[in-house]
This record gives sequence, structure tokens and C-alpha cells, in this order.
Amino acid sequence: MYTRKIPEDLDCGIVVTMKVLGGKWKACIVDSISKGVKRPSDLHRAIVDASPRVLNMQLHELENSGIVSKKIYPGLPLKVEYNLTPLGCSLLPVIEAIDKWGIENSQLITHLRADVREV
Amino acid sequence: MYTRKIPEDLDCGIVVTMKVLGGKWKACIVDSISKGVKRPSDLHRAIVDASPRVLNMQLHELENSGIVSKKIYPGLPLKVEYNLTPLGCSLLPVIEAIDKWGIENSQLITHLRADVREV
DNA sequence: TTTCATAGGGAATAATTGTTCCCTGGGGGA
DNA sequence: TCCCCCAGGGAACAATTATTCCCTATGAAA
Repeated sequence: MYTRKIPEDLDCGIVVTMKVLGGKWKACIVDSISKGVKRPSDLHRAIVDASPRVLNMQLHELENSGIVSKKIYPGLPLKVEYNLTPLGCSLLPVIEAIDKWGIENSQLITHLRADVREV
Repeated sequence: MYTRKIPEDLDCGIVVTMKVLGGKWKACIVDSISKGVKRPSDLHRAIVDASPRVLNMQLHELENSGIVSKKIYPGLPLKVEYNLTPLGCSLLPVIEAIDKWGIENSQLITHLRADVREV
């Protein structure tokens, strides 16, 4: 188990949401699941840029934040499915707002591409 | 200058927005500025948990993403003021959605406090 | 004249997060 | 039998991000 060394205050809504959604691919995962991509292997194929390992870890974190639920179908071949919980669904408008802004402004920040943080 | 080693694809709106808003305190900074806390020293006092150094760095990054603009008043004593640009204002609904979700659900995830990432 | 406030940067280091590589174990096709 | 599918974890390491400490400079107050 890993224990944070630096405490976080969860007074601020922003910090709370970011804690749940802050991982590199979490919002993408939730988004994909909401669009019907529910099985781990499908998610891997849908989000190619994410390494499979992180995807699994972040799925697990989302599960234990109560955002997604995991359903294991008995029998072989193995079948696992992730679904949004009601709490997860309540995140959708937030994610949509984030996605929308990004799409609308993707040109504006093209110059931010790789190597900013200069000076 | 720092150059990312791992490329990012900016095709996904979520990734774009997170690039702009992803720093630990950026959303809080934008939020504060929108509420009238515009001078660096006031921001430091408003967001106590952030170390002053990061606050400066993130302000600078926000500036060069075009989210905030910096106004330097000539003369002494020194006076600097940050304001939201129109682009920055367009982020407000997004931030508000994030904040709202977090506030509404802060109790639900209290058990996520410090030490998750178990197993 | 020491101390505080203003605004901020450099450098080193710590903390966090993500990646890579490799392994478990069973089913099924060539 | 060899290889790929499924679902997933351990360990070590690389990359990123944040913190800490200490520095610049000027004005004003104690």
C-alpha cells in the first residue's frame, strides 16, 4: 500500500473532483464506458495511447471511488464488464464540459504542443 | 527549457483541457481570479496550501496558455494584477461544473482520504 | 538598521505518477 | 506444440510535477 506523504484538503470541490478524475486517462475511461466500451480488452483497443497497465490501475481506482462497477461473468472464456454507477453517471456532464472546451479550443493551443514551460 | 519526452495527442478534448487546467492548482487559481483575487500576494494568501513557487509557475503557464493576462502597473510600490482573458472566461463554466460535482460528492469519497491505491 | 511587504527566479530534491518488461493461468485454433 | 485470446499483477525504473531553501531588488515602517 502506498500512503501519500503530503496531505490534501478536500474542502475544495475542485480538489475532490480532481482526486477522482485526475489520473491521466480516467476521464477518457469514463467517457469510453459511457459510450458502450465496457470490456477491458475493448478499452485497451479504444485508448491505444494508454499503457495497459495504467488503464487497469485507473479502472481499479475508479472502481474503488465508486465511479464504475465491475461485473465478472462466470464461466470461460473470461468476461468482465465495467459499468458506470449512478455516481459515475453524475460525472458525465462534467466530463462532457471538459471535452467540449478542449475540442473547441484545440487550435488555440496548438502552439503549446510539446515543449512549453520555457523560462 | 524543459522538453517533454513522451508525446501527447491533442486529438481528445479531454487531453487538451487537462493540459491547460491539469496543474495541481490551476483551476483554483482561475477560480480565485474570477472571484476578484487578482494580485499575486492575494492569491498566495487565498490558496495557502499551494507553495508560492508553484503558484507563480502555474500562473505563468496559465498566462502563456492565454487563460490569464498579466498587467504590470508602473511605479512603486510594485503592483501586478492578473485577469482572465476571454478564453479564460470560457473556462469558467467548466471549472464551475468541476467544483460543483466535488462539493456535492465530498462526503461520498471521504473514505478515499489519504491512502488509497491499495493492492 | 533590521524587518516586512511587493514580485519573482535558480537549483536541488522529494513526491507522485506512468511505463516497461515479464509473469500467472486457462481456453482455443493452426 | 506454439501462439494468441482473455484478465490482471509485481517490480524496477523513467518521467513528470511539486516542494524547499535561498536569492534578486526596491520602498516603507519600526
